[in-house]
Amino acid sequence: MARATVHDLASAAGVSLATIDRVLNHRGGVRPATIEKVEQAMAKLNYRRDMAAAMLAKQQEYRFVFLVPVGVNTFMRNLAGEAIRLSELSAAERVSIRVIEIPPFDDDRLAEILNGLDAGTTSGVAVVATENAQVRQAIDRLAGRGIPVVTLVSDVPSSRRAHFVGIDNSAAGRTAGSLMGRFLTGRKGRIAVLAGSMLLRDHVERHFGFERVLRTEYPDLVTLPVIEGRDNGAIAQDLLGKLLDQNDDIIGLYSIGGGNRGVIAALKQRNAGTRICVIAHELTAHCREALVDGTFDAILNQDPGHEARSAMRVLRALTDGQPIDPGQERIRIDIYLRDNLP
Amino acid sequence: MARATVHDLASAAGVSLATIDRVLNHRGGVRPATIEKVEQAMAKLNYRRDMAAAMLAKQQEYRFVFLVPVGVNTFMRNLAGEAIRLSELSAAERVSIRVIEIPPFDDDRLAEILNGLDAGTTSGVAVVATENAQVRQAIDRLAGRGIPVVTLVSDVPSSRRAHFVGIDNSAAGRTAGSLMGRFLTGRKGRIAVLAGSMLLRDHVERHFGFERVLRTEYPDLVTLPVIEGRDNGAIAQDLLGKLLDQNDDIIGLYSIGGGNRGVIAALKQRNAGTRICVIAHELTAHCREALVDGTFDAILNQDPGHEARSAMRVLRALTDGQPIDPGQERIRIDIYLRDNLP
DNA sequence: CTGAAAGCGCTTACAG
DNA sequence: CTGAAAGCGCTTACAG
Repeated sequence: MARATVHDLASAAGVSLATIDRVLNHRGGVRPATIEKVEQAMAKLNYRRDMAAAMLAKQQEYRFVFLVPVGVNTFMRNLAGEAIRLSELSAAERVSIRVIEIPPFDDDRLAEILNGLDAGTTSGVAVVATENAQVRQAIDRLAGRGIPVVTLVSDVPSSRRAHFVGIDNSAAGRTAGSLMGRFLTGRKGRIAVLAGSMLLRDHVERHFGFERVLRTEYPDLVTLPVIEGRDNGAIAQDLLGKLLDQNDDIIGLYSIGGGNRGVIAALKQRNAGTRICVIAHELTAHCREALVDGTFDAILNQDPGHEARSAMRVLRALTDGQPIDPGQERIRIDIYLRDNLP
Repeated sequence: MARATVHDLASAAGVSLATIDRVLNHRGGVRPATIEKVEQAMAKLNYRRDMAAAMLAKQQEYRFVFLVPVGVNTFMRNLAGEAIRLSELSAAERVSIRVIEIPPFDDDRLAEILNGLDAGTTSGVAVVATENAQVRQAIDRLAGRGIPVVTLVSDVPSSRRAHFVGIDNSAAGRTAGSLMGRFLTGRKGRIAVLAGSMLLRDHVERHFGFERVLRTEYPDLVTLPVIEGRDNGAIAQDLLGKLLDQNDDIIGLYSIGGGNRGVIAALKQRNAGTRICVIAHELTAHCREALVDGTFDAILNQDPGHEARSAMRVLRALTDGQPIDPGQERIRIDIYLRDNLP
């Protein structure tokens, strides 16, 4: 027996297709008694709606916008690239993704772009957001107009965003702390910490998790005050270089954000790559190379391809009022050693 | 301008819908000149086929079979569970998944079931296979009948399976070796290795990778001969217990396969959980608990949910002759410490 | 509050 | 080798 269709429902309930559709989609304007009849027919025939047919009939189109701060940051570049690739792949499923590159560290511009989005042609927004009053307000305004917003990579929990697509950043920091502690078993010394900016929630959370583990579990490892390289290789190289020159007891480095090309250069200049235990984030091409040649000891990663796909699936579910599969949408903290590189 | 449809193509090329469909689906029986015209129209109008509409018209149904050896092995249970869950979720997309539980370590029965599959109602098969002549032959026979087969968790590379859904097991073994080596920095001693069976390719590969790293990079750590617990808690507990009692210089354990409830019991009985560095596979409920309480030091995991979904996507792509996205289908070797548990 | 009819973008016998 | 027409399972004006 083939699966039941709306026609089967209609004849079983003794009503027309239009009425079936009304109760299926909760459009209202149907007598309770009629609703009852239809629901009984649904249960009896074990009716399950064919989504593809519904999409086709509705001429449904998803128009999503992805906002990514693409400067010199390779990870963000990769993320934008994955979103563009996804947009091509999912054209056959009637979803279009417009990727807008925004200047990094420019809250005003970000808020402006969010506010300028056309509600008529935008069915959902994914944004690598910053924690800023105007940005939050812009997110809330979109949500108010019924446009679902998901935050990507860095969350804005106080906003009305519907979902966060990214890793648990304090867990990532704790993981970095544990690896550092275990890799430096039996040694005593100071640990340098380089972030992009302590105004970015994801960086702050990673730092918090890292500190917490080191202080409570590895008291022989003492962290230095965070230096901020603005996710920029040149600045990072300069700041880290000075720090290394001033402190000869540094045995570990946690690189929280971007600018790792500068980190690698600073370490190599001083032949410090193997002496110092380095844990960094994001498996970009240069980080990968540093892991292979022994300059880096571990890399924590979030998969930009998975994040782009997850953001799309979540936005689609949100627009359709469908449920989200938490297991599928959880973004893992990938740990890479030299041995499990993809 | 809305996207082009088959109607637009037909009028642009001056042919009928049927002809458009013939060239779109390479059905043959069309004059080269006509094909040419249609292809030009496709290029000019930037035509992209609407998959949902095609599915609907074709009344396409995917009927997949998943074969999973479910005995006492929790990971396999979880995998079967994920496949069942997936089957419910994807009913709306017209894919049905029949999960067949097979007795573990029974090659004859597995081959028999594979051979008994009805080619008429089976559009694809995912199987946790063993490396056995009859099993391989059964896989090859299915492939010969045009039914795509993917291997799950453990590969049979010499067969005609179309794809392998699982982790790189030698890389997993190397990862275990590196973690063990680094966690035991500065210490000397023997390392126990417990597998399920050295007749299982995935276990052999993990062992190989592990040995390789230890011998070449950590010569102070010497592995003992592998003991085989048949993925069974009781047997594992017994064998490992004896080994621990006979060797008081064991400082590490690599648990390659299942039966970790027995491993945990053997360690706890001897108060050896914290003294011995333990690395195990698969984040099942009891392994998770052992990680949290410090009995285990790291867990390598493959995500059964991801594997089930990946197998389904790959089988679907294979049936449709669509391309596979390697980035999306690569199964990661997840490393879990206490800190990045989901 | 309810229904008849047309249409979404494809595919599929069937006829020529 | 090619085409006209019907149909897949839904939704949507429109009419009543």
